[in-house]
Amino acid sequence: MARKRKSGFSMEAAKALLRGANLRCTAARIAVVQTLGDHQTPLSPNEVADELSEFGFDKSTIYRSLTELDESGIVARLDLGDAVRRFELLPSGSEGRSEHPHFMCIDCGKVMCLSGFHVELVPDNPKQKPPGKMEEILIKGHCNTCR
Amino acid sequence: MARKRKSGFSMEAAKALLRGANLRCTAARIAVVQTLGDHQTPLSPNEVADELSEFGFDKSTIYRSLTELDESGIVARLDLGDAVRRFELLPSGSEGRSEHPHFMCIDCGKVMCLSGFHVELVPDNPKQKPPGKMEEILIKGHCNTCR
DNA sequence: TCTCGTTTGCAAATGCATTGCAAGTACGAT
DNA sequence: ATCGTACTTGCAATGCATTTGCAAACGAGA
Repeated sequence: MARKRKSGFSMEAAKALLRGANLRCTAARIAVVQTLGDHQTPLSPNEVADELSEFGFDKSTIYRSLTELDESGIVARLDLGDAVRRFELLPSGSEGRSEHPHFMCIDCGKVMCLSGFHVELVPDNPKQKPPGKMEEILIKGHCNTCR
Repeated sequence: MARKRKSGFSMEAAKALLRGANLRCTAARIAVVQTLGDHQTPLSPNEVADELSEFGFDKSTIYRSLTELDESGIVARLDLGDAVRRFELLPSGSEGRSEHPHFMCIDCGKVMCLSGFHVELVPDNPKQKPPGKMEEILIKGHCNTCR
């Protein structure tokens, strides 16, 4: 690796995550983990690639890294419906799924993590059974600045 | 039009919807409206095209029709995150947005309309402000048959 | 029926994501 | 510290959903 990434997320922490998942510590994977760790919103593969553009990683490498990290439960993959995938680093201990709901603004496209909120699915008629086990919740709407 | 579509959704009703939106009543658009009207789950452009394959409409025509119907508020477009768009016919009066939440099974991919349910976003701490005005809600999880 | 603006089919193009393969690299064994 | 091998990467080609340009076909008011 020619240059070093400036990151609030330490390289050692990134390596530890990778080793814990039995993934080799390569420059690309470490950089991807650090990039995700430096953001509090989910990032798309393109956004990750842009942040790391100075290193010249191939885009397919970024895609592969993100996919592997997702499969290892280190990051969660969010499909927010705009044909772009986003990934966020998970806190250790979470079972591979993002535990908070997400909000996406229809107007500006910004994605927010709704940490500190939970969602209740309320039947209008008490007899109605829920459709299954909820795992991931996405809310779309107009954010407070776009409203 | 060479053949006629067998549909529970009458051609007259479809035409009325189109006229009300100032869209010309073409064979393709009528067929698309009827197809959506015959299903209680949202359909992807491919599913619509498959149902109408015997008529030979071009896929781009289906896409264009669906887009126009969406823009006119006759149907709602759902972005459920699997890179496939889905469309559902809206009940008259709804303001161009689907009014019920949707549930998508992570395992089998099936999409269900949660008519008769509403969603409450509950802050864990009463001081927290909601992120914006909710317009569309998608829940992913394991459906009752896949669980 | 005629006319004109709208719509369609076709083919090519776009954009995100995936894949095959040869060259390069990490890391446990030596 | 070095080696060997399995894992990774870059590159180019491919896949899939969707979009677009354009000429031909069509709907609907005059």
